[in-house]
Amino acid sequence: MDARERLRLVLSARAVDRNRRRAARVAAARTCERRGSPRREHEGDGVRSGAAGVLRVARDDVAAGRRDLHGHARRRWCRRTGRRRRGRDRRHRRSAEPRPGSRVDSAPVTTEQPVRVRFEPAPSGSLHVGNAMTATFNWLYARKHNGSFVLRIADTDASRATEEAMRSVLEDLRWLGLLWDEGPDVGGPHEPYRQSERLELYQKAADRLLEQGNLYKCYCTPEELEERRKAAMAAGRPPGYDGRCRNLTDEERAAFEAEGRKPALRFKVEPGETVVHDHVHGKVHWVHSQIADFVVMRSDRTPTYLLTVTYDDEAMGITHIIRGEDILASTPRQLMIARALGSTWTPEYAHLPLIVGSDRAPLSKRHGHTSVAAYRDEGYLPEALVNYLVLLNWSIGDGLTERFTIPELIHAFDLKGVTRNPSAFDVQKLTALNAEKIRELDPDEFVERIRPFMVRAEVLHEPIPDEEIGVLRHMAPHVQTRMTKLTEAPEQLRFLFYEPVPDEKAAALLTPERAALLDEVEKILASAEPWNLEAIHDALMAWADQTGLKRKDALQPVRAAIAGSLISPPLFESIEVLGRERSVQRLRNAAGFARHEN
RNA sequence: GGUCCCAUCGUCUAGAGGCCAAGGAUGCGACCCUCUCAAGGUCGAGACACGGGUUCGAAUCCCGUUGGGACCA
Repeated sequence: MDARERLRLVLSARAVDRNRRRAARVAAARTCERRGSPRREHEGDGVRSGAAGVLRVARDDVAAGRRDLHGHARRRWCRRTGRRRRGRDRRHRRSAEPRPGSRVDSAPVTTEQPVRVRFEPAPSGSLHVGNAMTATFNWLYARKHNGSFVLRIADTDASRATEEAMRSVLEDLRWLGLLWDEGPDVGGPHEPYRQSERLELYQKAADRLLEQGNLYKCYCTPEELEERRKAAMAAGRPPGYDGRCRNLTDEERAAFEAEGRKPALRFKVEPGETVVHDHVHGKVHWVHSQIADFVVMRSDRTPTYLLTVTYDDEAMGITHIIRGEDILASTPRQLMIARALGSTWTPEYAHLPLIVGSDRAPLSKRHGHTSVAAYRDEGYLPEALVNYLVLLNWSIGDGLTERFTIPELIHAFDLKGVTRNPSAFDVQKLTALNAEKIRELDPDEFVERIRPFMVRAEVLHEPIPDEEIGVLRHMAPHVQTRMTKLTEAPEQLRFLFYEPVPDEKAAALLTPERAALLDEVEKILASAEPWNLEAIHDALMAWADQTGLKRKDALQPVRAAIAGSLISPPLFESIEVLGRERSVQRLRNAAGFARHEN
């Protein structure tokens, strides 16, 4: 009953979506039409009637019932399952009976259990933007469904995992605003959340699997494996483990032990097949004969990623595994481990496309910054980074909307909108988005955001006096439209706090013959009453007009005098904020400078 | 090498067999506005990887090729 209801809701939501899309298309068509006709008026009236037209078309289309909702729903499903398997999928869709034999199927049982997602960073320095994207998707999914976002630290590789590195990862996540419900610092019902503190659990699990016969001791050394792998490839055979130690006799084992060899524990892959239902890729299918036996415990008794991640995801009751596509291929092995552990746990999967560089190679240092911290230091807003990272691998589906606030993202986010192709990280687009977000900040917020950058550039010093905050606040709207990154704030605002030294272009304009102009402006400002924007504006505009010069030509030397540069925030506002005394002083100094040039 | 994933403007995407001579964003170019620079507005150039099929009709479905990527490592 309520399943049907839900279906109806979903279908109607899709209809709305589709209408919006169609409306956009119609609107676009009208634009083309307008383009075609030579000149048409674009004022309000036309736009409004255009909108009405859009509505009419969309509604008519629905009324005419040209769309078969159920047909669409089915096709959508197929599309998401990926092209190649389409034929097979139809047959096995959803209610398909599990095939006889050992078939592992990740198909989730529909339950009402609360959503639990996790993010598992390795604490190796600052968070990578790719990982940040994964974390963001998990976080959004948890927030959207009122679920829990679990943070688990993959620090079993002790060589790289320092306390310091872990702290900086946590700091990056916090900066992004991706706060977790359970994790190493906040605790939770499944402690501990650092895998280095769970080693015993993994070892026990491995021992159990060994007892059950799911694992066997493998005495091959890395060197031997490497050699045989090369040989196999040279001979055109698959390079996976050849199963040499799978059926050792007790004597052989004893012999290896006598040699002093320590065994790794390898998983015995049984024949069968695994189907993973992925929200992004649809059904992905593996035949076990293609999967080689894999190591679960190294010879030094440390667990491999395959074991730790599976054990913990199961133990922590993770319901949705949202992670990078690089691990898609290891999913069947994880499912095998889980089943061997006796679990019927069936999480849902979503494997996100990887972020690549401009040349489609994996994102690396040579493509520019790859760490979240670097973008923070460069003056990017966390909400811009989050918005951009989400955009990289997800779209709302209308083909139009790209800018979202965080609450909007939470509301709109949906695994269905995740895209499938690896996306190239484009700093230019991030920067554009950042600029838009900066413009949207209200002035007080803007001042708070630039504050550390002003201090770091030594333009201002903490504690910043209220008066200086006031100056920033006043100029905020004028510099916000002129900035793409917060790091640009100090250079744009410095002249309000320090007497500028004219840069090359400004100095070039401060010539002896222009000194008189500056004298005139100095007098005007000295007597401007009252001292407000309107009076300054009117007085200087009137003056500029009567100089006989173009306004621009008259005012640029003034700008050079006031700001020390030919590029600055609006001149009149700057003068107003600077105050009469300092403005007059600067004009006088500039005039002096001009007379002594040449 | 095997398995798996992916393929629409430079980049991110919309696209559910006919509303597509493919839409939006970003970047690029031009113009307008203008006290500079921005912002804003208008316009422009710019893509269905290739080859077969299926169909009255394919960016869309099927097969193959090519290219990129992941895992095995």
